[in-house]
Amino acid sequence: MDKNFYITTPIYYPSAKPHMGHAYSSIIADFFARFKRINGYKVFFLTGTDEHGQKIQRAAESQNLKPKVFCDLISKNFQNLSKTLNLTNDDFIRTTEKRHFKAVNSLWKKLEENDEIYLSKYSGWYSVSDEAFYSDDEIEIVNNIKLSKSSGSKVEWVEEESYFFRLSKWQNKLLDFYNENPNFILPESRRNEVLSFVKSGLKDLSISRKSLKWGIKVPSNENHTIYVWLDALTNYLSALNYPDTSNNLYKKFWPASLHLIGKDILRFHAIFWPAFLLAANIKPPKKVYGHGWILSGEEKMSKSKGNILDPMDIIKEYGLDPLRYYLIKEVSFGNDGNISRDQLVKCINSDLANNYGNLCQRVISFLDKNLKLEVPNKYNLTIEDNNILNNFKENYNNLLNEIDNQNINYYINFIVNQLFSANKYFNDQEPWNKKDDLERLNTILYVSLELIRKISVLLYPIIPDTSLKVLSIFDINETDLSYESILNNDFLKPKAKLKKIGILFKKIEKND
RNA sequence: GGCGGGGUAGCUCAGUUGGUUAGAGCGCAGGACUCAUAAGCCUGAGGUCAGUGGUUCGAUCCCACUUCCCGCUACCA
Repeated sequence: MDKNFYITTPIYYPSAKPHMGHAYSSIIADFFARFKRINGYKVFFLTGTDEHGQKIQRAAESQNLKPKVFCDLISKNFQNLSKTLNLTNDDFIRTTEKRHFKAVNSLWKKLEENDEIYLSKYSGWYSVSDEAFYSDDEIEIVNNIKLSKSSGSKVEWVEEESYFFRLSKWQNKLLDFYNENPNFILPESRRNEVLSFVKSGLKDLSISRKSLKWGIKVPSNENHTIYVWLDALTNYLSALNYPDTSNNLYKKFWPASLHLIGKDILRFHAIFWPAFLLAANIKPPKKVYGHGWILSGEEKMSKSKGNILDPMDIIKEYGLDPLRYYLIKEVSFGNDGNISRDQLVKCINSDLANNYGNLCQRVISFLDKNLKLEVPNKYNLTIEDNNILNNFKENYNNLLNEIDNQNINYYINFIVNQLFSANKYFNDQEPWNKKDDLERLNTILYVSLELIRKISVLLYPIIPDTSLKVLSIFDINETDLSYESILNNDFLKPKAKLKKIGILFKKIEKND
């Protein structure tokens, strides 16, 4: 079995500051990276910034900065975001780096060599004020003047020399590829969209611009700049040192296991990207998952509505792990999700403080007051003891499968159920009434500690800081962590000293 | 317009390859307990599973129609 796992976030366009959507993609990707690592995989987790294009060029000019200098500044915002989110990314790629330039150059040449590129003319109805091209059915004629239907602005016929990629030729091969790889595009609804789009017919794709200056030049023609998407998508290869396909990174990690993206950039990843790669004799990635958007209330977040929840602000106010937990638990993965302060607070209080935090607190505190602060001895296990401990064993493979299908809600729901069970177990066993039966008392506490340990291992990909803090009670650190260890019911060694930790999550009082 | 997805408890969402009392969490009400962050546990209230019609012994799940919402319908990304 393939024990290598290559996961990517989109590379972010840094012209605006990081928002909740960026944070979401990154956190989900980090979840998978961390889970795979504790499950024994060699993981390569990549994120980065997409720094070419007109918007960046203009923004730089407006500040009287050279584009590269400007990019160095704004890319920092996203590098900082990665740190703030506690991402375990192995690399951070920037499209203005030399290694990326080399990769794009080579890919272009390879496509040219394979006769997948030709020079022609791009033409269409162009609106100067909208800076956009429109197709025939997007324009209307009013008083003999051609206007854009959507914006109402004047359009004129423009022709520009451009290189084209022979996308049309790949239509059937793509359809074959989708058929042979039914999980290539997920979720299924997105796959349907892509299939119907490709079936409706693909036109050749313009992949260079004469007007664009800030970007990578076409190798054989300095007058042209490579289309930003061909440029950007190649980042997934450049981080593995493509075109050097004999180096270790490339050999181990290509094709990518999972490109995690927002649904808005599905087409580029699910159609153009595999087509470019197939045309260059490179294997396409194994899976592209288009997740939903994070909304605030019923509406998309917008400045004018004043309903923007800035991830940095939220983290400052409530902490990182609560945000990670919330986004992973409360958003139905694949669909759009809502975030609000109100829901976040409820989630922190009930799940993290009352359920998980309090479980740890009541068990450790009980040990501290009634036994020694060390792992108790374990005596005969009752049916209840065995049942609750073996829940993990029974669901071990199941959880692996669900993760491989990106069913992260299943995974976290399993954890929450175990938390309820553990609290119920402690309640039902009433250790406070067992002070005259020390063997039973010890056993109850042993089992409770094992439950806390197992649950905390499972929580590691979701709330890593907190999980590690709890595991530090048992002197388990990050490098020792393994998913497999939840199978073990005798992991903790009696007499081992336990560390005391404070309150994990403070409850948040409601203001209103 | 075409294609696709959806409307399930006050809220956020699961689920049903058609079959006895439709699920979870939060919120709400009541109870027993006390180790714990007034946390945890138990019980309960609350749903004509969008509407109408059809297929069927039986539909929330299949079909048709109606209505509402959302996505895709290529080169800003």
